[in-house]
Amino acid sequence: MVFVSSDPLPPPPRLAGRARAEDPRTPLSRERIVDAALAVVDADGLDALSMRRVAADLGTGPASLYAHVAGKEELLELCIDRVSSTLVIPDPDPDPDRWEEQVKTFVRDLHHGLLEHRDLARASLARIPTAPATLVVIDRLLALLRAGGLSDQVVAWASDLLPQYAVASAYEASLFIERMATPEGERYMQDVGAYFAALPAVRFPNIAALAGPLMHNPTPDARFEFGLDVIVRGLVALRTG
Amino acid sequence: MVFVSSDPLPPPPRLAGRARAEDPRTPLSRERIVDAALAVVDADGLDALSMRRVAADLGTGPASLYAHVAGKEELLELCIDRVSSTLVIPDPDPDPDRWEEQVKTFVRDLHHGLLEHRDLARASLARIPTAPATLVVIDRLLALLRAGGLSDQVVAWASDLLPQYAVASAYEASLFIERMATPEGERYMQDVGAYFAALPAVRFPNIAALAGPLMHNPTPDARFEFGLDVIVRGLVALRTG
DNA sequence: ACCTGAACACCGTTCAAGT
DNA sequence: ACCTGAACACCGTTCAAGT
Repeated sequence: MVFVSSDPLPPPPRLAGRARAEDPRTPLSRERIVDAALAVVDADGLDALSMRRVAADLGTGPASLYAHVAGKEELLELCIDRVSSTLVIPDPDPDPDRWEEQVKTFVRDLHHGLLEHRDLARASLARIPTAPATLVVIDRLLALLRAGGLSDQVVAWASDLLPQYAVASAYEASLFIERMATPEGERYMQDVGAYFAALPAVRFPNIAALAGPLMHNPTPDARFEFGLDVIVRGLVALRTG
Repeated sequence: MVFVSSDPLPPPPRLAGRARAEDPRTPLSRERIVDAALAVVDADGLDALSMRRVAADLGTGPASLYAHVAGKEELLELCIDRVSSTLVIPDPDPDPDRWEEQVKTFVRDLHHGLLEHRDLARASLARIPTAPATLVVIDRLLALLRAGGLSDQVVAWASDLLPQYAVASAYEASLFIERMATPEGERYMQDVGAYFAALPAVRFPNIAALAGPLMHNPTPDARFEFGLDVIVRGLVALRTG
């Protein structure tokens, strides 16, 4: 590889940390816009995601995005679909004997896949999935659920309930993680613990009595795993055969 | 009742519909600010809730609110707590024989209490409850759960899981209701149904096979009731005694 | 067809100044 | 102590104008 004077210069070194404004000559595309949007979320969280910020990171103005994307709503949907497309969902060759563990693994993967992108899960709440990669995830989940001896109606509603749980938990977990990441946040969580412990037992006898278990987080995933276990056990209880 | 010329005039008649700017002489207070905020949410939804809008409805400027409320975050927390305080939670005299139905009634009341305020539930997601009325709700839930033969740890985590489900479902239900309320929204929901029905069965065999059950909503609460049943059955499965 | 500058109608929050 | 006007640093989206 040789450089001649007419070659474009290689990109200059730059401080990491903040997103670089990309070469404005490479044309915009949905792909690049979604890349930039996810980079913003990964770097600074969902609240930092704005059309103006994405445009600036791409070295252009906000109006330019609207040639490729209908608006912020569609951009969020595209981000979710991109994340769905990265989920490795092994076609699990549904095995009735290992059904419960297979369902749990599926929901866990969803949960953790979302958690890789901070609080992006918030944008996934209450969205009807219509984008292709997301539909693939649902279809695979349905395939798995159908191997569990459940009625079609239970399978259908369970394919709503389980992702709802994965998403809501990922959102809550992301806020928890975010808080624990900063010194003030860690302080705040300790204060909350102390606050609950100090609550007047006359007015809140049960909170006072259970302050320990209420605050207990043996592992970061313990609460998530508990709810997942409850839901899967409940589904098993609805088996017809 | 007689009017003399020095009496302040009674408030002039006005078009309903939009919130009136209240008498600026009656002093601001947290109470009145929360009243106004909830009125905005009830009238136009959570997205319409802004400090500026609340201030305008109270006949003042946005800066005035900050003497009574730390910021928008605190205002949202106060709104949630206000809603919690309106929930009628009959101390249910926990009865192990009717435990499952009592738990369901409790979670249903939470769900529907939130639904009375549009998509306010969104603001309740991922918030650690510390305000008094919300803590009362949790304490009562704990009391009820403790009558079910569950370990303290299961009781504690269930008191997270059940409200999480009530809140997430209320948020999703509110969006569904909101959409069905407008003609375009109703149209959109029909289009989604048609879209799923028309999905290529080769790529999405299970969605295609279950299009009927997936779209089936016999009553507005059917999905919520399904999930509630699943979770309560799962908790029953965790009974020690 | 794709991109842009400028504008419109908004945000939450701060702060010096008033009463 | 409580309130305010004005400002700061942002938003999403539109639209006429450019290439």
